[in-house]
Amino acid sequence: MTQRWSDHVRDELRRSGARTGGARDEVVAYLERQDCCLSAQELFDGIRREGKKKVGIASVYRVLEQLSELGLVHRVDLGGGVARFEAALPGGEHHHHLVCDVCGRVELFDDPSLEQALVTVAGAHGYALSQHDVVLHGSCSDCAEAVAS
Amino acid sequence: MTQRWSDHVRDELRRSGARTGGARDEVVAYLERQDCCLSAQELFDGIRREGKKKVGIASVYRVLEQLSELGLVHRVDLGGGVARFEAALPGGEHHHHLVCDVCGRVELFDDPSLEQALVTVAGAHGYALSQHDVVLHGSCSDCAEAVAS
DNA sequence: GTGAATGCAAACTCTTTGCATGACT
DNA sequence: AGTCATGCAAAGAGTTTGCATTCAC
Repeated sequence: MTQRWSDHVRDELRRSGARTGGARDEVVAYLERQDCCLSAQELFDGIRREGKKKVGIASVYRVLEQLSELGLVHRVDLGGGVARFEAALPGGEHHHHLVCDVCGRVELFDDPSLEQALVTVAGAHGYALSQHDVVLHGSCSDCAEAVAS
Repeated sequence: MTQRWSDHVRDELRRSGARTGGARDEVVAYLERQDCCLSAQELFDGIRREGKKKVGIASVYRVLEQLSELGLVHRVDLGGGVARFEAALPGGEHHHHLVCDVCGRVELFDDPSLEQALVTVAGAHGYALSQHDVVLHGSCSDCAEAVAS
């Protein structure tokens, strides 16, 4: 069963008793088109540029917080003091981030043995895991070569 | 060979051409006494309370940034928009964090199979790993029971 | 004596909140 | 109609920067 994330979001919002609104629709629509996490500012700029409706940055933050509380978006922190957000798929599929500290490039990855290790660790401590963030920092192959020269 | 972290810091700073200074000594001394990461504010308050010398919060941030650049402290982000810092031991020993989102409790863990998985992933992407952050969020055993009731 | 290190306060950035207006049910 | 959602602007919180002073070398 493949349900679009935005449909899932709409359903969950309705279930939570929220009304639909222009700003929220814009945020959800924009977020759905991304492959990777965006900052609130990037989201705001993107919507200003491409969106049909003008939204305020406060609404972007409000929507993101609301979706985050409902587990519909994930807050990701790649360092640099800016929160980033990405769609949280209903099936729980997710990925983690590999950041090149030299050029700033971000790659995604996903690794079953890593997930397994995390679940085991949480269990050993008696924690019920709700979310986990894994961020690897280093230099990507291109930048590592540049440094070596 | 067991070298105290503060001695290692002193040596590295000297090697980098830095002078010694009161504020930096206070920050290093206070940081060495902690088992887990602290925010700049906590560090500042702690030094104001227990330190021998009065330091400004700007110096705390400046020292932390300098130590961070030299790889002597790690910046850790547990969410909540506050950067936290902890001593980076010379041997590379480190731990990760398990945060209870209900009561705020933070536990430390360290798991070889997790580390192994991370190294493998980084290698597969051609990255030279310099640091990695793993933060697990969930509810601890006490809070999970409370929620179940 | 020279220049780095420091403390204070002001500036900045990211995020949240107050409030009047507008939109959904 | 009633209430929630929104936009704007102002407020907050955390962090950084400017600058005169102090301190290490």
